[in-house]
Amino acid sequence: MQHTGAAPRTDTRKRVQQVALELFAEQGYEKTSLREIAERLGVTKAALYYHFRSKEDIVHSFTDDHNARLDALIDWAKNQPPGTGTRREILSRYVSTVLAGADVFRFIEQNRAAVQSLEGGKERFKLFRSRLDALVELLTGPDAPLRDHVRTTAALFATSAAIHVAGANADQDELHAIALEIAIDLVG
Amino acid sequence: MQHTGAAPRTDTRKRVQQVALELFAEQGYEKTSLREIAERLGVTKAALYYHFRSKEDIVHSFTDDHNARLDALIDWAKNQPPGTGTRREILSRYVSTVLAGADVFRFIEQNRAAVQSLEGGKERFKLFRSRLDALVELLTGPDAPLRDHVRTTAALFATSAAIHVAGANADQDELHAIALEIAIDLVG
DNA sequence: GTCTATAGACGGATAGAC
DNA sequence: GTCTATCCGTCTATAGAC
Repeated sequence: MQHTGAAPRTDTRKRVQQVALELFAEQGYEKTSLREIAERLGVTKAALYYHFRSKEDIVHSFTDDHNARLDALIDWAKNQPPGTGTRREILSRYVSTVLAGADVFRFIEQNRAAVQSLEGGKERFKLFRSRLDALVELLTGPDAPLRDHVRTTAALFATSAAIHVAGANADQDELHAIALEIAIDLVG
Repeated sequence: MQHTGAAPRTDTRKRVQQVALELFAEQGYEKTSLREIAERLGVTKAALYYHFRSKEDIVHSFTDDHNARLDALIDWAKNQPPGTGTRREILSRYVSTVLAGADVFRFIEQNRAAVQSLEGGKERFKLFRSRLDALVELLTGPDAPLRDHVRTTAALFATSAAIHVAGANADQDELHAIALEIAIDLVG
């Protein structure tokens, strides 16, 4: 019941995303050409253009989700009553969100300038920096002193540290616990 | 006693470095062309090639110092007796070193993938990541548990947070105090 | 859905005059 | 020390056959 010839390869789109994410994080977005991605997949550049309209479009295909989750978290946080409990819940959700998209997050951190140029040019999204600053603002309240801003930013950076240290194999729950503990240590 | 005509412009090399550092950090290394740098300075591309052998050479002209300082810190740290006092001294020197080269540091963070490609290709330096990991190793000791690695990495990231939050105007001493306080909170 | 072929633009780098 | 002019490579993206 099996036909001869090459398989239909209906999952090419996802394979492109996987390879692109890997190469972009490793070598950088600009330095990675579509030719290189195509070669690694055993297809041609033109094939990529069947699945994606442009190189930027590949990036958006895996950053859209991640950005939407962060925006949802920010919106949710805005409508919560201030207090220690809320603050810890925000931190916990932030850690979970970032860890869940660790691959995408790694890519963004390795290519901050490039990603900001993409998103900034089209005004399609708030910048990565704006999102982080928005969360810091919500966690500290307005007119907080410099020390609070830095400590809260460092609290969020703790998840970056966890991703930086962890290999692909690490236990998500353990990383969550470690990152959250640090964050709470810093924002009190 | 003043002559007519254009000034000799003997400081072009430094002006190139300033503009390049600014544009690289803002738009990204790859996206910034030599044409753009030259235009902003009111000279031509060819003029840049009198002062620098290549685009990469411009980068090295301001990362060499910064990397050398970090390597010196690592070497010094290797020869210190272990203990709380040494650990805090390492952290303090790290914060000072990074804050002193904040502009360069910002550039590196905005272009991690691009910078690693440059340095990795020539094996001229240890990678940025290697340097950070080396310091973490010295601060935690060998075979430390995951939690210690993450906390120590987060301690070093605190300086990144300080730079991220601070504008160009911020008080260096205040930032130093804040970043060091966080680092000590995390490594105990 | 994938291919070949190519357009069209732009980048880094060099040669040589002034 | 800066200029004009140009070479050559690579890249993104498209047209059109299969």
